[in-house]
Amino acid sequence: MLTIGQLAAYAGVTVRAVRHYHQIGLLPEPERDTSGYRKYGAPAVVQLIKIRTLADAGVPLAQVGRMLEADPATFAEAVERIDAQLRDEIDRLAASRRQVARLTAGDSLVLPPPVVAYLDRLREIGTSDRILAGERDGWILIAARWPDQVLEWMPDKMAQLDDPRVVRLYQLLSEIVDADVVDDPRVTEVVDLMVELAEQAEAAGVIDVHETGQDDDISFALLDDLADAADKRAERIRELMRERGWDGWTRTQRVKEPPG
Amino acid sequence: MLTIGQLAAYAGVTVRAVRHYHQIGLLPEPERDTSGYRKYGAPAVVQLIKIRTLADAGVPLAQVGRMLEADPATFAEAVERIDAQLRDEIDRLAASRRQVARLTAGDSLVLPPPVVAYLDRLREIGTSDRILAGERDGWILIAARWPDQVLEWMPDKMAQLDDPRVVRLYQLLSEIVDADVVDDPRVTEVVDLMVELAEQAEAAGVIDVHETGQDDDISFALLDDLADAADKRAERIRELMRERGWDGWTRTQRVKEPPG
DNA sequence: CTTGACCCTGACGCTGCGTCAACCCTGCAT
DNA sequence: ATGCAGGGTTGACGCAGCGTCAGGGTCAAG
Repeated sequence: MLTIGQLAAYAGVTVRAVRHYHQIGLLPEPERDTSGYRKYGAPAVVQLIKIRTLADAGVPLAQVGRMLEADPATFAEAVERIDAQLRDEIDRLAASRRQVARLTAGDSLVLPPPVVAYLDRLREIGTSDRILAGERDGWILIAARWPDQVLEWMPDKMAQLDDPRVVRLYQLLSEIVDADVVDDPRVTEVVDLMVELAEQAEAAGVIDVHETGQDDDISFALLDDLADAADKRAERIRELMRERGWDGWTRTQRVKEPPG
Repeated sequence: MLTIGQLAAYAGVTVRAVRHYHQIGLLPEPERDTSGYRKYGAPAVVQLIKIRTLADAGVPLAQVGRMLEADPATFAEAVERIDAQLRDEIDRLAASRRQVARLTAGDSLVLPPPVVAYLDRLREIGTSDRILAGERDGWILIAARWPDQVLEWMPDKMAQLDDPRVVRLYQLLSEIVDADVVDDPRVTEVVDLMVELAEQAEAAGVIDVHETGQDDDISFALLDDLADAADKRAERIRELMRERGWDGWTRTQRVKEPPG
């Protein structure tokens, strides 16, 4: 006769596990000796080994009981099911690993490589870390909303950085946030530049709208909100822009006529 | 400003998940509107997307917070750890699958192929299902205790079945259990056979002990117990065997002189 | 007689939410 | 004004498979 500890040792499991199997009815409660100790016979050992064999094979305990009583056909069917579940789980984890492999650097965390390249380019032209962080967050939102289109947009965005005025714009913005003074005179220059660029884009018929519909208004609002939340000078610039007839950080467009 | 539902939809998660992230402090609780509704800005969306990206990559939520604040070196280190854990988990599951693949039939459940072959052989010579079930359980115990040695023992065991007396023994035992009468006269014949075989083995110097030590006494006791538990005629046979000077079902040996 | 190694039951903890329950708010159609 | 659908709020239990206390009692040996 075995105590619970001996039984567990024989089958290579913990005492707690054996008690757990009792609780869920997988292993019948054995007789007790005078002092209340459980005492097990050989059949319990066999049963426990069977249980562990199935459990080690990845069978959920809830199904182990049924499987041990099943006829060969039902058994085979259950094995099939379990195997399919294991396959799925392995696939899921493998996908996770591929994801993890892409997390080597901070930037590539949530962003596709072309966007990371764009951010790197921004850094090269002297953009400050705070502006970069803001840009990164913005692109995170964009990549979440238009995961496919964003890849098409990147060549255009990248090309814009070849325009010295755009470079100047980012440098000005960097200086402004880094200086951190209340009424920075360079704000005016920024607004001039932005208006100039917007007007040129309008003339060329490219309003940075690409293929987004009205469903996306909320997304653009979020992007603008993001900029405003990042730095209060952003709000000031938007105000000045509105006075000049333009609205929106991300999707700059003509201010709609106020109704009435 | 977004409600919790809009936020969740934007990031592709459930409302419940968002609230969970609040609870565990992964996502800061936002402002409330006059009626107590949470209202979120763009930064929350970004944060939520970052969280999901790491979580989807298999990072435990408990580590996500730290990782999002970590410097690149610490981050890379953490990524390494996560990847190792994922590898382990995948290996575990793959091993499970290999196990599951071996579970096609009931017999091979816990037993290595040579033992299954032996059981098949037993069935062929006309052994009854109940005896077979007992044998199977016995071999389960043996395979659990001596997983390596059992493979060495099988050729001998298999060869024993070429002896007509052994075949006769199993057939007699089968008839006895199937008949299920109290004082089956065939029991005598069984005992005669067993004694004959034991004496022959003794003469040949092979006492079926192989390389087991005294630590294994408990295992043999279990095996004998298993037989006794399976059928009460087993006990009767053991008694008769003891009268003839032999003890033990599995490791038959001379009865030790009673002390005193 | 003490000590250490077991045994007992009962209960909480872990992961990442799903799923009620019971109630309040909002916006639209009637 | 009313009703209703479809949001939102907190609180709490449930899941798998045990690990891990807590607070006892028991056994074998020195």
